[in-house]
Amino acid sequence: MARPTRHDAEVERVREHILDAAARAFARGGYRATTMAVIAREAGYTTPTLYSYFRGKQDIFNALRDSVMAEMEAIFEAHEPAGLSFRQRIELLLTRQLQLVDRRRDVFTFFLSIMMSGDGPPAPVKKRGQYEERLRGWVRQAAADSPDGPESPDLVATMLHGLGHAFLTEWMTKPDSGLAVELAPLISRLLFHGCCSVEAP
Amino acid sequence: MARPTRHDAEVERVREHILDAAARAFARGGYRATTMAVIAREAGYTTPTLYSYFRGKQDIFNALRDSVMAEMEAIFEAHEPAGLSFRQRIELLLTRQLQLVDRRRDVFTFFLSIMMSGDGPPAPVKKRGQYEERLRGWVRQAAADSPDGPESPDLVATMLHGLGHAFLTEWMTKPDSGLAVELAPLISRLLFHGCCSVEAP
Amino acid sequence: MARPTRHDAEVERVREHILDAAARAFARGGYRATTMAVIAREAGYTTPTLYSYFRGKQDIFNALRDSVMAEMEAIFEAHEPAGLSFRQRIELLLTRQLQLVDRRRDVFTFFLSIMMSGDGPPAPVKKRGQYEERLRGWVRQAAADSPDGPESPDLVATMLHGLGHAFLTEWMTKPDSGLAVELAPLISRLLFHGCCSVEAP
Amino acid sequence: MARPTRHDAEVERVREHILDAAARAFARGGYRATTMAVIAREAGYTTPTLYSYFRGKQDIFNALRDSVMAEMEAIFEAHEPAGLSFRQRIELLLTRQLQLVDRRRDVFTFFLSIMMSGDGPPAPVKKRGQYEERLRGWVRQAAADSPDGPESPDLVATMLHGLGHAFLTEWMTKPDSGLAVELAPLISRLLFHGCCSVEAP
DNA sequence: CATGAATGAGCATTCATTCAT
DNA sequence: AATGAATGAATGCTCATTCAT
Repeated sequence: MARPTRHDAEVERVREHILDAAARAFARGGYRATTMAVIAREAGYTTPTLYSYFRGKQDIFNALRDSVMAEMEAIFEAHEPAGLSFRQRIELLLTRQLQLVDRRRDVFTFFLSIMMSGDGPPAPVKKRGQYEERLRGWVRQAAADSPDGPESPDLVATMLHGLGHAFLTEWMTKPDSGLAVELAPLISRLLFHGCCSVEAP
Repeated sequence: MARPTRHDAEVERVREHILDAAARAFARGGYRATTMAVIAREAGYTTPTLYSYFRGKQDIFNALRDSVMAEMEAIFEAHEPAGLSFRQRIELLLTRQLQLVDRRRDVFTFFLSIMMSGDGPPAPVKKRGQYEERLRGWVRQAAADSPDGPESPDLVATMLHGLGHAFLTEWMTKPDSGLAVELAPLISRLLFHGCCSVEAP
Repeated sequence: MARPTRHDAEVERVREHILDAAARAFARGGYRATTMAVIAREAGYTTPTLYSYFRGKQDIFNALRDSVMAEMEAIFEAHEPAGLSFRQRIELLLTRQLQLVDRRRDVFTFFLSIMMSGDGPPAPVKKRGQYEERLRGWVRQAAADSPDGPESPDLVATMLHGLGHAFLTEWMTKPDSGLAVELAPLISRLLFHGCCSVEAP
Repeated sequence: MARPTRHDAEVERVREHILDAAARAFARGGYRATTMAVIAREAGYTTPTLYSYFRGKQDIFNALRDSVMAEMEAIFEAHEPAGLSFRQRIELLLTRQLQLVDRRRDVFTFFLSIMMSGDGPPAPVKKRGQYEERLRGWVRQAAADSPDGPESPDLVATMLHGLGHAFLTEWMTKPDSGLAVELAPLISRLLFHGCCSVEAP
């Protein structure tokens, strides 16, 4: 009963396919403006077919959010080598998160847009700021664990969030931008030393 | 061409009133989700009345964007005392912009949300990143004008944008937050020295 | 505030007009098969207009049911001359109800159809058999009040319901049938004496 | 033309099985509200399978109606012992029909509901009142054949129809009701003598 | 000037039906 | 023979917009 059959696997594959299409569509037009028909066309189906795989538009949104949030959470909880300095840990986190952004660019284009925009599903999207909250928690812990941790981890978290947001936004709007992960060292340097200090070698 | 009559002035006053209401409404629900009826109710009118003052929903959006952009532009072009250092000029700009945010909190809540979100008017909103572009230009100029300007002004601009965004976001979600303008020194320090340097006194 | 203005009266008039149209439409096709478009066309409006007067299809149905049920209830509670025999009271009730049927033929065509059919609004139509129940209660009371009341009032109620139903059904399907109220004496006679007794003069 | 093979018999069996399921489903929700999926689940098949046995939903409805009408017809044409009085013949008919109701309760729940409700197949259900018509014909014939037949057989028919309807409706809504056939003597008595006469022994 | 009234265009969702496997 | 997959055609409902008053 519980073992995933070939059939279940195929269903799962189509679900992923539709979610990918939805991510692209949402990324272009936001939540409200993206109709089921648009998602369907993007996925190569007609509208009613989507309803065989999801309960509706909101369900697609939720599945998308949960999927990307789960991947994010995995990164926050991922194993780290022992003996890293605070800055090294930040840079490792950044690297891993930006790799995820590279892998799922569309979803992030969308969620970066929405994360604090009002344009989500109508009812219960209390989950705004979920990422910021989680990031803050992680930085606090990392600061506490590191001998060289900063005095005000919350400031670090907000700053990191802002830098990430700004550079990602810029990166996303440049069509020929390389990999997001390449931004990691830059962001790390700016985070720790600002724009105009000379970094000690 | 004709000298503005008392009548024109009254019309302008009502337009501003409606734009304020629209700003609050948009700030709560995003562009698509905010119906003309909601804006009208917020303004204390009925729906058709809005059409006496604006051509439609998109026109309200445009007027709102143009109005705030004009105020921004005024700040970019405002007179500065002579002899300021680069950092002093940045901090002055920041201060003035955050004062504007304090004055028009609702509009900024909305535009910060939308500025890169897909949830704007359907057709031609190429104007995304307009602010970032303008900011970059100003920083370049300021860097060129200042003996102590940074080597990579574009980096400064992006960083400034990111920090502003992150701290404003945080500020906006805290209901009891004081004035945005109080963030200016903090943002300036983080911009120039990062989170963890010790600032030389 | 509470006094009905001319405006409210007009709204009420239109609501009644729409309900009449809905009654005709429902009477033809039942609940599910009757679309909002059909009701609208019958009323001489377009679909969205209906939503200015009712919250939706179910709301129209409810309003229709409540309206007719209220009229029925008024009849059950109406004043009767003193000193009537049980049979006279039944015949008076029948007469009044059939006059109502004459006045609102369409609604009754519909509700007679639905009253026990599964084809009503999906959710909470526990109110099936509402009329039968009320009729039974009335007959019990009348039987108790009358010296010549029958021994088994429930039987009388069921029988009365059945005869009413059958003769109304027949009456409704004959296009040139006269007034329903003319059936009252016949139904009364059959109720009390059956089909084949010779009625004592 | 060809002799019914084992295969044909099996097909017929499945058809009956599906019709039974459809009867239960229709009885619960009416025609429109009952989807093919519901019928299929009730029958233990998937939706497309139904189309191997019937041309569509309407075809299922028709088959159901024809099947029950055929059984009814058989009763109308069934052999009767010689020498029965008119009332005895009526009571025999009633008994046989109520036995059929006991055997196929679901179908009757449905058709009693629909028989005059608008909630049937959309197009050509002119067949409303089919049963009433047939019943009237039978009563006329029986009246003509019996020395003690009534003067107005049509009245008897309508009355019989109404009483049957009302008592069946009541019987159907009581979950613990016994057999419908037990109603026959009561209905017969009420039909011939009304509610309040004293029946001569 | 303001509004009550009305509507065209569109959207999420459902369902009877088909067809390749 | 049975079904998983897919879809065309509705259907209830919303909303930006118009216009007579």
